[in-house]
Amino acid sequence: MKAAEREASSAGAAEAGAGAGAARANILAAARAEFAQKGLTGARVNQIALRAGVNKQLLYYYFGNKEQLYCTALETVYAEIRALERGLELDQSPPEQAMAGLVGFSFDYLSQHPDFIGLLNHENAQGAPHVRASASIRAMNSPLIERIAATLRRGVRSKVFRKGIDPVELYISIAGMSYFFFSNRLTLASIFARDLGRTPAVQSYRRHVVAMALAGLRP
Amino acid sequence: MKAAEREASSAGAAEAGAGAGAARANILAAARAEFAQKGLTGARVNQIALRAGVNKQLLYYYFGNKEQLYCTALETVYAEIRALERGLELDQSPPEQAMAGLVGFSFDYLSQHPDFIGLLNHENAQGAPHVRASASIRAMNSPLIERIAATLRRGVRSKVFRKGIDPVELYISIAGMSYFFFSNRLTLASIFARDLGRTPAVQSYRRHVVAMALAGLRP
Amino acid sequence: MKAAEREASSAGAAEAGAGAGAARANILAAARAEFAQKGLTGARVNQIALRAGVNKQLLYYYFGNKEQLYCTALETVYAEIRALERGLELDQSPPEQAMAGLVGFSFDYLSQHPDFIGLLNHENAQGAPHVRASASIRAMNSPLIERIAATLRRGVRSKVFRKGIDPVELYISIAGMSYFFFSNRLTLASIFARDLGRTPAVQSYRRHVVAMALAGLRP
Amino acid sequence: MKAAEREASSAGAAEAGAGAGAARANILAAARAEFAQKGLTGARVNQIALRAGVNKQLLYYYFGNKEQLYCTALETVYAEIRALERGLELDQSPPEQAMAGLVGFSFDYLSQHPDFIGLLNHENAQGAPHVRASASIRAMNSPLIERIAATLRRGVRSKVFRKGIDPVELYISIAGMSYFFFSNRLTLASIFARDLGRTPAVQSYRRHVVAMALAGLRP
DNA sequence: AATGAATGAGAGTTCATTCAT
DNA sequence: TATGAATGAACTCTCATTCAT
Repeated sequence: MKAAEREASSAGAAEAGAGAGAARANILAAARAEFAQKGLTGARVNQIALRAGVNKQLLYYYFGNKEQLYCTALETVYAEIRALERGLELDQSPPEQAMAGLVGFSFDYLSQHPDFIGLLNHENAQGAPHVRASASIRAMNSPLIERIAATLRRGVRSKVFRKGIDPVELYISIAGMSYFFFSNRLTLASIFARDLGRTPAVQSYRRHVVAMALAGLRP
Repeated sequence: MKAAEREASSAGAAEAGAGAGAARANILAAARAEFAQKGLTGARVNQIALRAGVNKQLLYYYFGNKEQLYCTALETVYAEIRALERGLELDQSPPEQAMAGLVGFSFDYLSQHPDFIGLLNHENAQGAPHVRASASIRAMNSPLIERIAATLRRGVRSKVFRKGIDPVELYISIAGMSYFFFSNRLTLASIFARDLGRTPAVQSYRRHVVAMALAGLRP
Repeated sequence: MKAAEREASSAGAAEAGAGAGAARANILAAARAEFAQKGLTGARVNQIALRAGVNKQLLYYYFGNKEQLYCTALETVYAEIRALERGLELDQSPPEQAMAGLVGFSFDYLSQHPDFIGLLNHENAQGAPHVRASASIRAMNSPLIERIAATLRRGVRSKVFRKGIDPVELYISIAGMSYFFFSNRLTLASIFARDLGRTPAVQSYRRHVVAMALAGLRP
Repeated sequence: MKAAEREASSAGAAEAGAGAGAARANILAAARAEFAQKGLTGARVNQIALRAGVNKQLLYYYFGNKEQLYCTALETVYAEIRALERGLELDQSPPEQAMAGLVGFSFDYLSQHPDFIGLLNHENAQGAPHVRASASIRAMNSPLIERIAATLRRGVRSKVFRKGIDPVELYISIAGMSYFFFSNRLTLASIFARDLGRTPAVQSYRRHVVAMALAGLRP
């Protein structure tokens, strides 16, 4: 049984902690944190093993090598956000509320998942080679775009949104307002000499983002 | 004469491509490109020397070590954008046009300076330690915030902008829409299966960003 | 029951390819091939298990460790050639024919048993520590020397061979002409730009060797 | 300057010992000994550095990696024997003396250069991949074959040699008698319970080989 | 008789940096 | 101002072997 097979065979057993399959799950969790902080090359295999509380060589036993472990971690975080996105039901509320919900969800998710931001940051910084190479990530295409498009149509029909907005561009601009805040928080805080990490600052910016997005859609 | 002094003494001579001080300027330019692509730890001192066409040792002669070279590169790109920002004259035009100009400037600058994005991305990905440590970068605080605040006040007075908008938050949201597009372009393109690098796609998104920002400010 | 005992207890069952003891025989055959190609240190325990189609652990169960497995393989190939040598009946034919038969046998055996050459090559390359340490191999001393001596005496008596030839030296020179051809075939072929693997080339060299040996014995 | 260039540039400076280029020459000498004893995979980079009295990393500086160092060592020993072969002047003496000189030279060279045998043994044991890949070794084709052919023709003309002997086959059989003795000396000594390393044993076998070769050529 | 999980020791290689000139 | 030689520390990965069932 090769590393690749082992990886597949226990894909569903990632419940972590203790018991059968615990070691593998612990490694993956440790890898995620380490890679998010330091990127693929900056991360240390030793450190991951240490965090996971296992022997270093077990990483190789389960994941083959550092890069494959990185890819698995990357695919895992994408799978998680896609699963949550799938749960969003934008068509249950009026267009404006639906859109406010979407913006808030996006903001809150990034706020609560610094690992996701860290991984994406590093991945983009080096040209996104692994995301582009991963068939699995490409296959998990976001369900959001269609739903955003439908919501936009509903809003245009009821005259609360202006016409001609491209759903992908809208998604990027909405996500960008939140992503930039969290990903660049430390440089921004330093430059503006303002602590952007305290809860009030975060909540205030959240309101700003929602307000900008909704006002930006108006006719 | 120590490395630090040498660095200062030829600070003004970085514009050269040949002649006295050419080597130093070449190293700095090479470093900027290399660090932007691969970050502080991913960059290779050898590679920088190669790109600059000089002996590796010279790099230590001029900049002390890898990290100081990195800091110098970082400070250089910040100095450049601050210089341009200083040239922006928002108070010459009506509030809406001024704001449109600002959004466009921000978008265009990022579009034309991928090295700036690369450096910031890597820097933020690792927790922005160098930006935070650099007195020089902190000192070059952006003149923009005050001007944005003034423009907002003018707009509120003339009833074209709504009240209660924080200039720092506005700056972050505006910059974020552009930054995210360029910094995450490759993952986004892969996920949405849409080429975001072609000129029409960039121009279209530029219009979207300007429109969102202006509409977002309306009362 | 320790590994050593298990080894002894199933020593006679190595002929099987399936059924009881099949696993052990398969491992031994796989080991022989792997060690012949790569030597003791170059061989991979994993690879042997793979070739044998068994779990890696089984190999330790049956043979104790890699080195003992190697020794067993080495002793096996020696046992095989000794068994065949025992069958050679040099005293049935006239001295010259007997000697021609011996040279041909030696040549043909090496031609058909590349594994034997491979194992010996690696073993000698590292100083023959295992052959020297193996009581079993030393005990299986070749019956050939006595028979060569007898044949030489017969030939001298009948004046077809010259006097004063040492049987061990004769054996070494005869074996050497064949052994070198097969063991160094690839370097020789490369250097002389001549394919020494084709059947005609092998047959031609066989005739040459027999001719040289017989002529070399003449008075 | 890359490792490859450094290798070329100091190719002639292998005088070893101390002074400029000493380190490189020491490494090469140490590598030769280590590789001859243990082969490419069995050799330890650490051990080579230790034997050479230099820092381990200097190997990489000068030779790129372990395998390239191995190839250089291999090419060096081939260059040495080719240089000596070039000095052999077979056409100055009567055919039989010339041939005796050749056999003796071949025997003595192998006797005095165990490293050459060790390297060849290991190389052949793994399928001679490096000799076959080395353009440089293939280019240094032996001058011997032509001279052997000429000597054979002279001998046939003066009726001291029989007709129809192929010079390449003759070379292989002559070299084989000597090579096998030295390369397999330890297994042979063990099996025949006779010390083949003492000077008298070596000298005796030398006489045997010369006698066999000369007698073998007679009509 | 057979297996999956886990480990310790050590290998080759990379890399920033310093020495000496 | 510029360079070739040399080094120590660290890193990823491999491999034989053992544990537990």
